[in-house]
Amino acid sequence: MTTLRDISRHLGLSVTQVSRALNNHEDVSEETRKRVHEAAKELNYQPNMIARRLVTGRSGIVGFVQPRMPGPEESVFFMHFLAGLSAGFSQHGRQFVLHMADTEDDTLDVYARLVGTRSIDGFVITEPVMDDPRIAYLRKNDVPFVLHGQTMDQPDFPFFDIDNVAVGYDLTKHLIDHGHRDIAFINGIEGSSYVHRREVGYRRALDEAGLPYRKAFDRRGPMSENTGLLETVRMFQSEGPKPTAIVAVNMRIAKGIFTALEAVGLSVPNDISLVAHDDLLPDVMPHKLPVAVSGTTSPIAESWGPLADHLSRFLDGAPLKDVQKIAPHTFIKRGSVRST
Amino acid sequence: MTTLRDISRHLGLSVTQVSRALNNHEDVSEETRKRVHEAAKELNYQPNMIARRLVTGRSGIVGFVQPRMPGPEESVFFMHFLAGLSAGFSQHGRQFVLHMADTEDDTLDVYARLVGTRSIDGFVITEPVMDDPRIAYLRKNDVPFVLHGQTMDQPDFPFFDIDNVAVGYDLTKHLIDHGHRDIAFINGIEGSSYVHRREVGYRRALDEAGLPYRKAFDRRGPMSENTGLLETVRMFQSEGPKPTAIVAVNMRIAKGIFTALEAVGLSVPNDISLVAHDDLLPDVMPHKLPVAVSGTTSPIAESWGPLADHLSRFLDGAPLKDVQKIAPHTFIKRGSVRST
DNA sequence: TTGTAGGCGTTATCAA
DNA sequence: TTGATAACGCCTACAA
Repeated sequence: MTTLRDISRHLGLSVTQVSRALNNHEDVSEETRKRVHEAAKELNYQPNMIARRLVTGRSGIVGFVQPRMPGPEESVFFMHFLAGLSAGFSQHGRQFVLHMADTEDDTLDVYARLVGTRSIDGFVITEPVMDDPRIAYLRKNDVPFVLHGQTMDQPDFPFFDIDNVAVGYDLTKHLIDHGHRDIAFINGIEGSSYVHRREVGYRRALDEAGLPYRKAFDRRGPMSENTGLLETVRMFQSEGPKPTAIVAVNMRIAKGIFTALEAVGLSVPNDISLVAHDDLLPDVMPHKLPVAVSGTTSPIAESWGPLADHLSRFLDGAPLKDVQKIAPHTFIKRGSVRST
Repeated sequence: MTTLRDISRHLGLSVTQVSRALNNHEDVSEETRKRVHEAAKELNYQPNMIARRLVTGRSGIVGFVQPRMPGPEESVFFMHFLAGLSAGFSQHGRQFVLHMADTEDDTLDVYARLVGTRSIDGFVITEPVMDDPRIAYLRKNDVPFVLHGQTMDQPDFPFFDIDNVAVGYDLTKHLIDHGHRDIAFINGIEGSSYVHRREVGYRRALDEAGLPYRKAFDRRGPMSENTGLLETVRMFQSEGPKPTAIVAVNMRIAKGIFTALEAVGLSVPNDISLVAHDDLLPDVMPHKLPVAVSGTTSPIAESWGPLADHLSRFLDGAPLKDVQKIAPHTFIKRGSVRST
């Protein structure tokens, strides 16, 4: 309950000077600064954030709006996501708020309310879709946000991402370099930005090698084991040409592919080569699959810190270029690819 | 960006009157009230929460401090918990904040900071232990909170709970009524308030029936399948008397008990009777176990709404008795108990 | 029924 | 280096 006023009276200084001293302004004598800090400690002073915010016009709160309840298989990941952002922002002295919207439809209303009441200074946006309406809304209203992902070539907002075009390209190119010409691609559901970008990389690699793009080899589904299983079975049970290699955009899908291949009597890497991208999620690890899977790697858990950092610093006035970053990924060879 | 001032100028009224009209005070003419509301809508007015908070001394934010990262098996439950509270509080126009503490040790510091900076109006506390330090701190500092559970007989704060003494009693009594005299009790880890209360109920039922309390039948462990498995095996592999019936304090433990009994060649209910409390969590359902398990039932998911409601209304000045509630539980007979 | 005045605690501006 | 003053937007006496 101690206020600046209490300290000022205690020391016979003006409130102004106390404020300046505590905020370590330049124009305060060293002695005063010291006395004030000591008094503050002694009186157990803690600034009233609400008052500070009224002056600065900022709430000190950043948030994430979750449009729906995460599914059971997502929830461990989501917890880590929350914990990572929470920790990241608290390092910057900000509070991170999770807001769960009730239905998918009114998500934008939630943003509008939080923005309108000046409750929240900025947002974290993840899993953008093409022409994401959240991004359009926030940009139009000049509300700061940081994006996990990329949706345009010259973003005018903070973001953090990996180079998903390169991921798609590298995975495909690795197979091409090992002589494969019939390469299937099992991707996430259309609409997501990163799904699109990985697809772009896949097609670019095919193009550069002069290989045809075949619709039948370009498969989609949710990022689950089931998708890998289902799409693989479909490919091998349908008429027409069969792939000699498969690109999976994540390890869950890769795991499903193994199950399917076993069912149709094919093995990795003898009959089919396989590469996949690894987010380094603990649920499916590439070396615990029947055959250790080669592929690109980038720990998604290392995104939370930079995301919090980028948004925080942007709110503090950092220039755009300092808060936009594409993190590198690596390619790890294991045993799932065979030359033809 | 519209403020009360804008509306007041727009209508030629005083800021005061506009404020009163918008807050539906009694002493405003119906016509003024209407005009003001219309103008507010037209100008898209939304109150600046920060300013309001400075006046009222309240932040409008309530929070939950999570002392550690929830384990993988807890995370689905935790998501529902967050979603439930989030939805519950937003119905009351409050923001619900999740705060993850980095280490268990500094949890109280997190509270102190949030309280000291007046960032948070009140807290949700769950899983209290005996003489919970969080409760002691918040009570000492007159910080409102709602407790999921009970720690004392005459709480002077809002809470919501089920009658865990009765749960322990009902489960045990059911077995006694079916002629069992050697009843084991597999409980959670000592320290938790509800673990203690269920134990009290167990012993009370034994007492009333004139049955001895046997240390060897009173087993503890985390609320997991593993506990049920481990403690059951231990009981049946040790010297001394064996129980004819077991009380499990939740369905996970019950599931583990089934596994153990199968391993030692006993079956439910022929060799052993079994009852358990069911929180109605989706992970282990009583009718999906090898034998449908009889026992007490109370959907824990129906706690989140009342918890949010109790804290909100308490913050709004509701009398204590309106925000303290013990929810009823039911007893459902299935097929896991046999008379002796 | 309405308006005036004061204050919540902090920071920024300007003058001393 | 310091202090007085105003302002942020709202709400609640008190007065008219």
